[in-house]
Amino acid sequence: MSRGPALIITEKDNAARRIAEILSGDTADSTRENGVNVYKWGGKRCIGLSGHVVGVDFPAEYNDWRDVEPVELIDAPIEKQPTQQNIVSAIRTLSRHASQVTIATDYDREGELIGKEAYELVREVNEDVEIDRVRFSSITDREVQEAFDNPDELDFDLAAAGEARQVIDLIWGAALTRFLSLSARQLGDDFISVGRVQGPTLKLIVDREREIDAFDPEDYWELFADLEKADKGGFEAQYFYRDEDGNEAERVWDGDRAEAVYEVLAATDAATVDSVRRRTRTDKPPAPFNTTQFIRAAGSLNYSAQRAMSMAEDLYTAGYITYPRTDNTVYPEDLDPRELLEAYLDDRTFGEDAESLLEADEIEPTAGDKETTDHPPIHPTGERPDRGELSEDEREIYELVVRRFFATVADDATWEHLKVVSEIATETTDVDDLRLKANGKRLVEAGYHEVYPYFNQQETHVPDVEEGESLAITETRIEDKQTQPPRRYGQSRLIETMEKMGIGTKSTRHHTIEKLYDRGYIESDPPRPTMLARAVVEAAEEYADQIVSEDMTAQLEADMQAIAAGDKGYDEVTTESKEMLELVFDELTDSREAVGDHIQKSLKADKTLGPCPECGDDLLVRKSRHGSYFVGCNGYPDCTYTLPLPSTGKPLILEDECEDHELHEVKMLAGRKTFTHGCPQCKADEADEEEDLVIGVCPDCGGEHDGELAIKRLRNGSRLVGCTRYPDCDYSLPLPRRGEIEVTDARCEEHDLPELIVHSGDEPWELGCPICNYREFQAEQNGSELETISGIGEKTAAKLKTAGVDDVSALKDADPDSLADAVEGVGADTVRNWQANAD
DNA sequence: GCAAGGTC
Repeated sequence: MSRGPALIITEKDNAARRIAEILSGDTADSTRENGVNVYKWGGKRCIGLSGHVVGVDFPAEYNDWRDVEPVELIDAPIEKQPTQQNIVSAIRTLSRHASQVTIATDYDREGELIGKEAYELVREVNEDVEIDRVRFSSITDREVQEAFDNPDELDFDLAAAGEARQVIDLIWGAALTRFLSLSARQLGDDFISVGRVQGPTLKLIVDREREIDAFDPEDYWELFADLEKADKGGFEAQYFYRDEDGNEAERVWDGDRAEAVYEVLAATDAATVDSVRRRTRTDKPPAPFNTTQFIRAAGSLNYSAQRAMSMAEDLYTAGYITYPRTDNTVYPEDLDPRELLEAYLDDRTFGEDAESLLEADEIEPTAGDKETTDHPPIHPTGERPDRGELSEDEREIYELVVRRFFATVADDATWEHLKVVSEIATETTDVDDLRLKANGKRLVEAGYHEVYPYFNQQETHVPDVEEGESLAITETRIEDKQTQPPRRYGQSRLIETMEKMGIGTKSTRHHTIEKLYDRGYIESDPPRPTMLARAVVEAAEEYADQIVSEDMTAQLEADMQAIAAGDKGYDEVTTESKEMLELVFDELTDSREAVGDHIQKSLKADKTLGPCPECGDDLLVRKSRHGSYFVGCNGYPDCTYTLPLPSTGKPLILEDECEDHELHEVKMLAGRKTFTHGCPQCKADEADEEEDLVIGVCPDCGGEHDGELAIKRLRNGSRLVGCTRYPDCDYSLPLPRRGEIEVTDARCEEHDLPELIVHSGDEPWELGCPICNYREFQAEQNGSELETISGIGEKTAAKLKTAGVDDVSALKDADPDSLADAVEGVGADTVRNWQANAD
């Protein structure tokens, strides 16, 4: 029996630190083992994992996609390998002589599996040590103490349920991904992926696009009148009628009928109030934030799901809000709302609101439908950031979380609704019934809106009128309208729908959407599917419907519950799943070529701009050997027609077409510096026509060869100051891409060049002498913030700047793949490394 | 170089 210290293992460092604080009464010391934080006090050590520290994969001999038939993966062995070597080593070192090991990972299924992974690591080096398991749903004194006072055992059935999921996801995902990629000859970076979660998510987007394509708009009309009662103000009322089902309807589908009603309406100058109905409605404050609702609220402040989560994670790590990945919408019992409100009493922003909320006799927080055991709903911790510590965006997100908590403990709001129906006498006309309605609403008690201003509080004014009163008609309108196609899913609607369908998890849904962007399946925001996405969904629907259906997750979920309950075994479930995949491959293998052709055609369609002016074949977006993009002809090498594209960003083909050249317009995606380039032929023509504007003597060759400096427009749309003797002299200075350049009479004495002014946006700005400007630019680059990151030097920082990444936060926000595409000689993994180093 | 799930 070992006499070493007892070891506690948590799911993440943050949890390890806080549990050590609680159990040690704040006396724990922080030390490092193998580069991993270990908290130490008395005879105890506490260490945090980083989620899964081992992962499942096929053995190395299955690595070559071309050497292994995808179908072979179904029965291939699967290995568990450490993925976080430093943490795995630290666990081994600490547990070798531990007298006791306690698994304290999150209280959910994946936490149980992560706990089992730790258990196995411990067992490898220590066969005898007692290993127990504690469970708590929030890291508070009471819960943690209670859990450690009553330790339990690891639930191996629950962990096995998680293992079944891992294996099924790996086999289906890898086998089908390889099959599609091989069939379309898309290997390397451009592989074609499918999986249990990305499949149905993509189908959701494609299905919506199909509805939009198939949508056939219908004409209808709506009729309005402005009514007025002397000294009570005017208001708008709308014509309505009873439809066949007896419901109120406003849309008139028959044009003749609309015209007939309108004629009567327009010829009338008074209406009589037929009924007045008043109703008060209670407007309950919202439930506490889970991840999905948080993303939705941040979305209405114009943050992408990814960005919102990344900021929430930072706020969590800094200690200002609770863990941002949660499904829970019920506050734990030991959250004392009064105490938490008091923490904001002396806050400049929140003090007044906290004070007024504390005035209530009783504070009863709202609760949502879902109560889980792993983490509390997202709420502020009471710990407050210093002024100026957060960026503007972070501040806005932090305020959202604080205010949401405030809202959940605030009073109901009350609205007063007023519905006025007026009638128009129609006895002498063909129209038998002509009534107008107006709905007014007024916020009587602001309630929670007082502290949570994010919901619409728009009031509609309808004056107090009485039945039988006569109202003047001051104006009438008939509006011809068309039914609209369904709207595309925005990112937060997509995440909500995924949650409803039961696919993905609180921690992965936003990543799944990012993945669809990375794989070239969707573009723009709200996301639109590419032709590739349609082809992949079509192929899957025909041969492997499971992988694009939400049913696969539903079935897996049921199986996992059966495993956890001990009703089914891990082997039974995985074997059944493998047999189903075998059946899929029976069908698929014969159709390899057809599937491949279809996908290849759609890949080409995604790159096609329009007809080549020289040979009529398709012009395509292509990538040069150096990684830059250009437009080339599909007929190459027979046809060598090309057009340049800007050097910044990754091209996206828009739906809009240039009328002169029948070419689609091009947008360049480059993070914040994204811009629309337009028709590449027009841009090239413009540059050819624009004459160089000479502004001075070339400092490189001016003395010798009479070289002159001129403002030039290149065929790819960019502008520069360059020598007129190019290519014999390649002296050049950069100019901004946007705006018109004005050459002033003022001259730089040092370089004898005119000062330039750039007109873009509202305010023109002085660029000054182009040489001085460039020198300043270089000086700035030398001290570039980016160069503080290990792995980034002066040259790389300059390259990153041209790709629109000009500071550390822009680098952190950048999508590694698109940035790698935009910057020559840089891979996505390098970008990820920089991002990791930036933290 | 495949998935999805943790976490950073």
